[in-house]
Amino acid sequence: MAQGALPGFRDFYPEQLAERAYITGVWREVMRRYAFVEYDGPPLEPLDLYRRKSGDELVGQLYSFTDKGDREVALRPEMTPTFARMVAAKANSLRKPVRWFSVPQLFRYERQQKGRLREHFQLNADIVGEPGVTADAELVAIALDVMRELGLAATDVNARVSDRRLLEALLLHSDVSVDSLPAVYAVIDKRGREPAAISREKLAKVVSSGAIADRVEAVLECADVETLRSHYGQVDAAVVHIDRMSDYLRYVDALGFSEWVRLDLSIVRGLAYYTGIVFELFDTAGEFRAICGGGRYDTLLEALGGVNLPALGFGMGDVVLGELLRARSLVPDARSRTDFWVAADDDALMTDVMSVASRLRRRAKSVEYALRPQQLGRQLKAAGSAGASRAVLLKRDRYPGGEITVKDLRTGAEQSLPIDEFINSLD
RNA sequence: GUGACUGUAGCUCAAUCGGUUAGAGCACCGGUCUGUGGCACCGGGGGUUGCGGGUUCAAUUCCCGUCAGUCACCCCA
Repeated sequence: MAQGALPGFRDFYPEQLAERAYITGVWREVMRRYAFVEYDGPPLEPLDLYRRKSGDELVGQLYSFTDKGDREVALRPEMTPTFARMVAAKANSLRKPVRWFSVPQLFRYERQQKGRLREHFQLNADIVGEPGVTADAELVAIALDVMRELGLAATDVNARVSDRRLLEALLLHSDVSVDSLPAVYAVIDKRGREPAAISREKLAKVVSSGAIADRVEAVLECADVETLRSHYGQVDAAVVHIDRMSDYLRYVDALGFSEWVRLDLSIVRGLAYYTGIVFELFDTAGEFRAICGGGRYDTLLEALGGVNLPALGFGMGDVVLGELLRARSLVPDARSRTDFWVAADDDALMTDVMSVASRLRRRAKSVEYALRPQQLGRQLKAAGSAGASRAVLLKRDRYPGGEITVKDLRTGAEQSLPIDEFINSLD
């Protein structure tokens, strides 16, 4: 067997590329509706760009190597550091808020599994310069609008939203110690991916008290703002965060996505740079990995680029999304859109076939014809399997008089008319 | 990086207990068809059974290694 693509990398045959182009096309269309502009950066970056943000622990998962100039480099694993650098470099001259998006191909070095390869395409959308929660609502609306545009409904996909600050306030109110917070987050993050009893056990161990674990479970079970208010409305440290969540959900409602959004305080995004409202998109059947994740990272631009600007964004990959769309039969048929197949019933008409094809192409039509002389029957067969919608037939006893026959390959209907009239009838 | 399972034609699969020249459908190409496609019939190309080694008179079949795929763990940008 011939050498295939490297492990975790994909060959995109026309059928697969059509699916990818469909998804990225929807991404770009939705971003246009939200008045975002597209940017891009280098696929290869200095390794240090990622070391600074995440420390050495993540370096093991980077697709990194030493180049011929002895530079330590990495294929970009995410877009945010590049984005932060680009924004920081021109921060003063950019109109705020910055609304930019990108569709980079990203890389990681680890063993592939379902929904995770070594390479994928990801929609990145970021807003910079707006601290208000309206921006958070705008951001999640974008992600959900992509879902809707792809043919998915609120019954297929949900956004689960949380706020680290709110969760922290409620955990501290539940007598979780500050020191144990990171461990508690780790257990919470795992919840749902393992049996409830095991999570409960781990939780009790981490907070070193069954009573506290019960209180933490109670916090996590709050699924709407009303419940939060009735249970924790008197907690001073939490009120401001509950109010903010309440505003956020009102704005999401105004943007038309309230039924897609669920409050879920157990959403703890992996990397620690999120500072505010965070969200993840999941299929409601729980069949796939997270489709999309994002949130507010107000301090990251300062850490990476040295400018103090609030920011938020999300990433949405093509791999899980493609799996979901295929499972729901929502990938449009990728048949070629050949408009015309030109055929003749005489080999001597070869140059006439070519010149008719040329005239059609000048009218912006997609045109194919048999590159070698063939029987008319075979030409029509080829036209059918190419997916052409119509055939233009040149007949040896009619074409010299300027007449052609247009055949609809779906209905079989034919119409004969002068070639010039036909060409002029096209847009 | 760790573990489990799986590798036969482009795809989906078959091949008795280890036994002759590894088969079929689909797809592709051609013929019937000096002239209007999809149908039908006939034919053709295509295989180092992932790769390497071992056991055996004999390996697609049994054993070991390796590579790849799938799934899970780790981790999640």
